Amino acid sequence: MSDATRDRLLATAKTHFAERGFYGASIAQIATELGLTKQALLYHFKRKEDLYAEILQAISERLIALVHDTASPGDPPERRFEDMILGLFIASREYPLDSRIITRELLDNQIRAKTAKSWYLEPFLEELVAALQAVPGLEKLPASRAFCIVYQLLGSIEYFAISGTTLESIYGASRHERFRADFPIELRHQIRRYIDEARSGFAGADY
Amino acid sequence: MSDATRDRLLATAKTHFAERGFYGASIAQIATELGLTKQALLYHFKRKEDLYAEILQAISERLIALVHDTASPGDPPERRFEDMILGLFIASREYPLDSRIITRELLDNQIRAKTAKSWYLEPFLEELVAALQAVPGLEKLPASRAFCIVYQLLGSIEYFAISGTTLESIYGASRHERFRADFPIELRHQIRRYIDEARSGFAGADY
DNA sequence: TAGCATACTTACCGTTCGGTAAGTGTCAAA
DNA sequence: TTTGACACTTACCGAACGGTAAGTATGCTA
Repeated sequence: MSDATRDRLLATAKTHFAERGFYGASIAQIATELGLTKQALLYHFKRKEDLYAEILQAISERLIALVHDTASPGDPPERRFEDMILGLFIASREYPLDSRIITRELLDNQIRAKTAKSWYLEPFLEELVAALQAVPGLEKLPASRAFCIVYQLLGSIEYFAISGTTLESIYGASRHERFRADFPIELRHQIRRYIDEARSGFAGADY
Repeated sequence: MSDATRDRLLATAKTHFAERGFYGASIAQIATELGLTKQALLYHFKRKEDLYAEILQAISERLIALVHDTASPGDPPERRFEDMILGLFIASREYPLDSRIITRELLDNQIRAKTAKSWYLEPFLEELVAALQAVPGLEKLPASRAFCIVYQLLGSIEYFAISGTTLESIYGASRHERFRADFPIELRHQIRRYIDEARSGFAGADY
């Protein structure tokens, strides 16, 4: 199988898994959309589970690469952290299907954990927590507090990303577009405020 | 059907829908867990869809009641808003299944929208946006900015709520417990930062 | 005691699911 | 010219799905 066709199969499969979930998606439907039979798909990926695992794997790698690459090494830590978070937001717009799959995986984890190999959110989260703790004034921020901040920002981004269709149906396309424009502004304010507090010592005294 | 048995059926069904999603859950399995046959369930709720709709309906009503009731009418608006958001967090711990179902519904909306009636997130969101805009100094905060703040807080809460099993498997029960303790502390800080920032920055040319 | 609603059960329907087995056509290398 | 890997297809399989139809035990009401 050439890389091109492989990418094509994975891309189509991804849309199905993202929209319907692992159990809701069927390999027969994916194959039909690709102009193939179900068995042709099973020839390339022995089991449905394997096909899905490859998609998850690619997403994990992209996430880790993202937090690794978006921030410039020369920038001050607070700028680096901000770039990482805003990079996540931009990526969530660029790869909306990935956000859906990640969230579905969080939800299905309990059931699927038996059969599927657990996946690789940890290094990604660790990187973000470390980036926050690298900010001057936050060196001694407890790991659990740093984690909460990171996860709150991440949750804001991902939850908004998966809400696209619902918000559009409630508020209409144009107002949803304004939300999407304003969202990173509020996100940036939140990050900067946090770092300012840390600098001025408020946060430190509070802990 | 008595209210008690009705509640019992809905409660068991809810766990299945929350853990496996609408398509992943099967009425036969739900019935078996209840000690009934599939047809007994279908006797009380004509279709699987109807059973699910009742669960969604109850969740919607609880959410709206929550934002209505948690904040004390006499308190200042900023306190009321803070109480609402923290009330949501507490509720997300008390009813973790509801968070799962809400998030699943956001994800499945695109597919299910054809068959299912759309549901009632809007009044709940409107109430929160109005509560934020009632804060002194934020009366003229644009609705779309207020919405972003509300949705970021909501996303933080719900995303954390559905991540329980995953976080526990990554970090272990004890560290997860610390996250759960620290989370509302950071959440409260986050709320106050949003309000402070909106107040001080709103007049600025930044917007 | 007859009638009737309630709360089920058993039996069955057609469809779809993931997955296996075996066959077919193509095409490049030996 | 044969071999054999590759990329499929057709033909199945058993299991599970949601849903319908028809029958049955129970218990209240007229």
